[in-house]
Amino acid sequence: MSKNHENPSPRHAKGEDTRKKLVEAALGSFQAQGYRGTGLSQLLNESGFPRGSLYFHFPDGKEQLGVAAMQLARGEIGAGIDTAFEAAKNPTEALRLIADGFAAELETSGFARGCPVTTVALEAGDDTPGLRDACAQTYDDWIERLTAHLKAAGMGAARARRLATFALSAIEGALILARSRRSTTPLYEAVDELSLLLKQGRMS
Amino acid sequence: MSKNHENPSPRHAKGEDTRKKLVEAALGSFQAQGYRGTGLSQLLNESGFPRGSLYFHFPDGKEQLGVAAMQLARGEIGAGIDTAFEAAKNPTEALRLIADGFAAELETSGFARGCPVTTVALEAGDDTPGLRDACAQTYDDWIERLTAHLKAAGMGAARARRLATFALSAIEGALILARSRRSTTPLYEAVDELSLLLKQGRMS
DNA sequence: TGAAAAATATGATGATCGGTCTACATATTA
DNA sequence: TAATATGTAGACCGATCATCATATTTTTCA
Repeated sequence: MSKNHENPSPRHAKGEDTRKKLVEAALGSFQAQGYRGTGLSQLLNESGFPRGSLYFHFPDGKEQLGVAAMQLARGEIGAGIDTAFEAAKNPTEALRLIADGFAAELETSGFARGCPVTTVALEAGDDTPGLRDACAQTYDDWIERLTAHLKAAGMGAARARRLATFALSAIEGALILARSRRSTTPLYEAVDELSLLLKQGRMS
Repeated sequence: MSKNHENPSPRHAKGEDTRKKLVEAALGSFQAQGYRGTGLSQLLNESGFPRGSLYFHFPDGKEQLGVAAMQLARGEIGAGIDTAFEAAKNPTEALRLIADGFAAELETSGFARGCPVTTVALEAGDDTPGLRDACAQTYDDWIERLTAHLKAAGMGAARARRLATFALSAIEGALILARSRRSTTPLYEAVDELSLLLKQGRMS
């Protein structure tokens, strides 16, 4: 429980900075090696911070760090979704832009980094309820954004939500196959199939 | 170099039996808690075998056990796919039967057990290459079976393979969302959307 | 049958690494 | 200066996977 510095001014200097770097390092490692596959020691070695700093910023330990990492991913990829839909002429093109982002991540990492949330979500069980919830909220947020964009493109509310959920399913699944097979093909094929569904609703 | 035990002659009663129980216990725990989330001690407690027995049957340790578990999953779910397509009148119905199987698994486990392979696949990196390969082969096997069934239903070869890959992507992704959200809805919605795609190819 | 050989079972042991915690040092700010 | 925020270092205990020497069972075949 940190004090309420009444002024959330752009100050927030040193402390927030190391916290941020810690979370970024955590997200990167979790994405590539999973939550349990990433040791705190490794994280601290990579980021150069001492052990105690972590427990100052995250008194509840690893799980709290994991939650923060998921929230970071939620914001980053959420922003990516918004950007894609703003830059694209239609939903199909937006999905392709989103796939481009994931494909780049896969390729530059030798197919080690897929969706940062999925990797963690499947490891989060009853022993880490906070982490599990953070992952669920992240998925919900992304679906929400996708739904909003599809509605903005003229799709009915119910259909938009359904397709948004399905699109996320398909892309998440394709990311897994792509990683496993070391090829971005499943990802782009998934987008192609999704675009057929969009066309079917007269909304290429 | 260990002896070549490759030959599963129908005799080998005792030995093969404990080996089998070990693999089954492993698959169950990996499915619910992941590969790294499952300790060997826990596995041995549950199955009642002593530590040494494990290392007799799996001299290469945990990873070898993981590979065997993935092969078991490949066979079990692969058979489920075949059974579904044999029992169903058309591919759409077959997909629904497959979804029923996963849904039952999810619900009876309190949404702890999704796809046993995906959970492990995302944890398998360069440090466990054998495990990673076993997962990849499993996905390939399932896609192969799906492709064969779609072709048998009259679909062109290229389209069949594409749709098979996409169907697996969508279902795997939906399983993740279903688990995260503690609802089988995403799974059945995914099947519905897939059936639209099948219809589009005049092949409900 | 019976004894040698192979297969299998057993649990104590060790080296390593995991996350957590505590005590102290320094920096920042009031 | 005093008080708080942050950085630093390392000890702790438990859990992890792997190894080994030794029992026990099963198979082989003279």
